[in-house]
Amino acid sequence: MKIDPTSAADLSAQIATAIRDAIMEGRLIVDERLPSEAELAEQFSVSRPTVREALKRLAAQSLIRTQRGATGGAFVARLSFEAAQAQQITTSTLLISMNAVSFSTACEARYTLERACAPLSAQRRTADHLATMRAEIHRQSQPGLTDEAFCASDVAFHRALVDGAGNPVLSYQLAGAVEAMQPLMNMITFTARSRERIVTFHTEIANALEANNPANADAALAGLMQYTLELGEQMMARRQRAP
Amino acid sequence: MKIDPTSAADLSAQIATAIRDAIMEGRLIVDERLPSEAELAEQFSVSRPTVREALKRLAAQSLIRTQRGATGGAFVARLSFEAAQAQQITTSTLLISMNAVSFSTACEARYTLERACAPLSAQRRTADHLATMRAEIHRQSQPGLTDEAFCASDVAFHRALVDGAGNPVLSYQLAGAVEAMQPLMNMITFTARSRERIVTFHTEIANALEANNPANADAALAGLMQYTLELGEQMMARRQRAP
DNA sequence: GTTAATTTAATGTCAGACAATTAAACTTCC
DNA sequence: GGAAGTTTAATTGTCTGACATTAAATTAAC
Repeated sequence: MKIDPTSAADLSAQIATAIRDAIMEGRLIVDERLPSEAELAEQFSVSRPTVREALKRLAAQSLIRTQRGATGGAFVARLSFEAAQAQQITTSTLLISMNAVSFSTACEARYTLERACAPLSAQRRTADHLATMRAEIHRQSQPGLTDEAFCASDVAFHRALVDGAGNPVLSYQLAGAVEAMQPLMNMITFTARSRERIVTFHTEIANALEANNPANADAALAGLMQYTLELGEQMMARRQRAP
Repeated sequence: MKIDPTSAADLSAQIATAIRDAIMEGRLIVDERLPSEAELAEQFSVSRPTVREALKRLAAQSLIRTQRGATGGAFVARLSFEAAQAQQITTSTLLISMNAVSFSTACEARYTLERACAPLSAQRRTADHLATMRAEIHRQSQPGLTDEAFCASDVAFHRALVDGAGNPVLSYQLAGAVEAMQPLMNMITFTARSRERIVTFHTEIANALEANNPANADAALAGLMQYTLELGEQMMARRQRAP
C-alpha cells in the first residue's frame, strides 16, 4: 500500500482510500487487525495524527471499528445490514432535501420500488408481518395522533410490507427510499380526510397480502401512490397561494 | 450544539454527530461555512486535532468540504447524486461480500428492482438511452472480450435501462444493486454460450423499450433473471465438486 | 489455585508549532 | 487613476512530543 506525497489530495484521504481499497479487494478480511497507528504512520511516512484522521474517515463509513487497551487496535468491521441501512437513510434524506428533488419524483421512486416488492411479499409474508401491519393500521386510525406519529407509523407499516418479501438486500435498499420520504409525507397528512383514505389503502394492502393476492396488493399500492401524488400537488398549490 | 464529555463515546464522534444533526435538521444549510477549527475547538472545549477528526468523519460522508486559504474553512456540501451513488456502491458491495448474501438473494433483489423500472423506462427512454444499450449489446457480442469487460458492459447496459426511467432517485438507488452484483456476475459469464443467451435477452429488452412495450420488457427481464439464477446454481454446484 | 496488583501496549486527547495555501489589502509603477 | 506585483492575514494541513485512559496479560500475594 503506497501513497503519493506529491498529490494534491490530503494525505489522510489518500491513506483512507488505500486502506479502503485493501478492504474492498479482500486483501484485508473481516475482523483482521490493522497495524497500530504508530506502525501505519511509519509505513506511510506520516505522523500519527494524519493516520488517525484517515482511520476516522473509515470509521465514519463503518469500515473499521477501534478498540482500546493492550490487545486493541483498528479492526476491519463486518458491515451489518443495520449500519448500512442507517447510512443509507442519512444519505437518501440529505440527497432529497438538498437537491430540490420534487415531491412527485421522490414519491414515484418510493412507490415504484415498493410495488416491486409487493408480489414477493404477497407470497412470503409471515403472520408476524401481517400482525405488524394490522397494528400500525389500528394506530393510524386513532384520532388525536400527531402528524409525526402518524408518519412514523406509516413508515413502520411500509417497512413491514417490504420486510415481508423476505429479502434483506431489498429491505436495506428500500429503507432509504421509505424513510427519506417521511419529512415530505409529514406535510400532507394533516387532515383527517387524508388519513382516512390512507388507512383505507393500507387495509386493502394488508388484505391482499393476507390473501396472497399480488394483483390486489399492486392495485392498492398504485392507488395509494396516485392519491399521495394528488395530495402533494394540492399542498404545493396551497403553498404558492399562501407562502 | 453541546456534547457530553463524560460519555463513553469518542469526543470526535460526538462532535461529528452534533454537526451532522445540525445539517440534517436544517440548522446548517448548504454552502454555509462552519466556524474555523480553532473556534469549534473552543466551542466544544476540545483540542484542534479532536475537532479535525470529527470534520474528517463528516468529509468521509460527503457532508462537508474543506478549503484552505484566507477565506477557507469547512462548508456544508451539497450532496450530489454522484457522490451518494459512489457511497451506495461501496456500501452495497461490502454488504454483499461480508454477509455471505447468497447469489440468489442478491440476484432477486437486483432484478426485482430493475423490473420495477422497466415500465417507466419503456415509456420515457430517450434515443440516447437506446443508443447506449445497442452499443453495449454490440460490445458484448465481440468474441475475445474479457469477463471483466463483459460485465462492465453489462453494468453499463442495465444502468442505461434504469436511467431511461428518468427518475434520478431511482437511478441512484439501483446503482448500488446493479454494481454490487458485478463481482458475482463476473464468475458466471465465462462461457460463450452464457454470453450468447444474455445478449439475446438484452436485445429483447432493447427492442421492447424501443417499441414502448412494457410487458415485453418485463418478460425479457424475468427471463434474464431466471437464466442468471440457473447459471448461479450451476456455478455453485461446480464449485462444490471441485473447490 | 484464586485473587489482587502491576505491567504493557494500544487508542484517545492535548498543546504548541510550522508549512502551505489562498484571498484580500496594500504598494508600486506606469 | 489603473494595473501589476507584493505583502499580509486567516485558515487548513502536518508534525512532534507528551500525557491520559483503557483493557488484556503478567506477576505477586495469599
